[in-house]
Amino acid sequence: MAIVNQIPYFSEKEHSFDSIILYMDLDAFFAAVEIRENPSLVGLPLVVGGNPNTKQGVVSTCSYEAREFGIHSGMSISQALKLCPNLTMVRGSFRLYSEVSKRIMNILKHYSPIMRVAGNDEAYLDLTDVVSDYEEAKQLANELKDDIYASEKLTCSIGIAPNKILAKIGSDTDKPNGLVVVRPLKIAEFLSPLKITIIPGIGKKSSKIFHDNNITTCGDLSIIPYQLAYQKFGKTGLKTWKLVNGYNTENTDDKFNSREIKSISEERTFFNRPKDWKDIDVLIDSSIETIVTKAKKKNMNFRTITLKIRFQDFETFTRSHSLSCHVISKKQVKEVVNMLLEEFKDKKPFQIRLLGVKISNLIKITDNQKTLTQFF
DNA sequence: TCTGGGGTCCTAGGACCC
DNA sequence: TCTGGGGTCCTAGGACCC
Repeated sequence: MAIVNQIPYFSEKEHSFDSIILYMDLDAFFAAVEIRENPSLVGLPLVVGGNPNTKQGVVSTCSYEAREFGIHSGMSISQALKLCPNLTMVRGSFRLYSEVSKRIMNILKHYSPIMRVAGNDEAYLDLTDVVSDYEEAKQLANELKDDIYASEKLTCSIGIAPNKILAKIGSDTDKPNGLVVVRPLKIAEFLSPLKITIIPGIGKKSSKIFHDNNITTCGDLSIIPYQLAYQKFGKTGLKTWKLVNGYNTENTDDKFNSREIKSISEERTFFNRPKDWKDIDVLIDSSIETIVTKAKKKNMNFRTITLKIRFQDFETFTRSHSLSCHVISKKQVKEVVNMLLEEFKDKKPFQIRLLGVKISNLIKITDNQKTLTQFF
């Protein structure tokens, strides 16, 4: 039982709960924009994503009417059609979504200078220095909802809590168009009846492990000793245990700063099976072009290059290589990718389903360094 | 049943150094 | 013949999120 000795020291003095965080999530964002643009879609089970002609691909977002059939994002289109044969499908106009998103994020900016955009349809606001208590935060949230609806005719769900994770969980419990406040002293009580899968990071695999140990709700986890939580479910188990027992494991101070990007990648699934290695080469060249251009725009150099390859049977491999110094060169990426690809050269090109290229180990370069690298 | 794409984070093993 | 231990970096795979 050596593992018992490795249980991290658990102090009850975690971070204090003196922040007030608001989380906003636009309701069925892509689908809602499509419905707004085309009122004939109102009330229909609608999915955005996939290819309506070939019925291939996956659901990106779906309307609440579609969700009633059990459809959810990430599901294959063919499965969604089985659940709802009368499903309406649209491909989606991602440029439009991103424009709408930008306008909404600009509205949010007026409510707090400390803000983190977490995706197209979600953002966090730090209201700690903006409001004096939760009641005032709630009023502000209602104003924000009205503001967004007035200018974009879209609804959102909002959670207000002492940290980001609880604000997000709060908003998830009342959708669409909800507003949930989780006060510091009510955390354990609020979480107790909720399914363990409400916690971000607990997906299919983890929830099965919890279920196999008779834990289905947050309350079920909260009543076991924390040592057991660690032994059975590891580091994340302990972290989750702390959360469901009302401890604040999140340091709100430093986590609000926008994080540096860690990697840039592009991967593509072949729409038609590749005929020869030339087809593969063309796809790789185009991906390298995209990611290196992105890196240049962001003034980033990179050191690690990763190739991802998936075969028709869905077996997937990644191979990576780190250079001795940071570079920004398409030629070098190409050379490394070719080297990494050697291992798979005994396969037939048509067996390949997907190819991806990723650059990571990024560093920001200054203008001085930039002029320097131009000589090489 | 048929499974997109862009990301982050975690784990685990091995190499290597002191 | 039996062989430490801690730290760091690299690589591969996988869970998860939107």
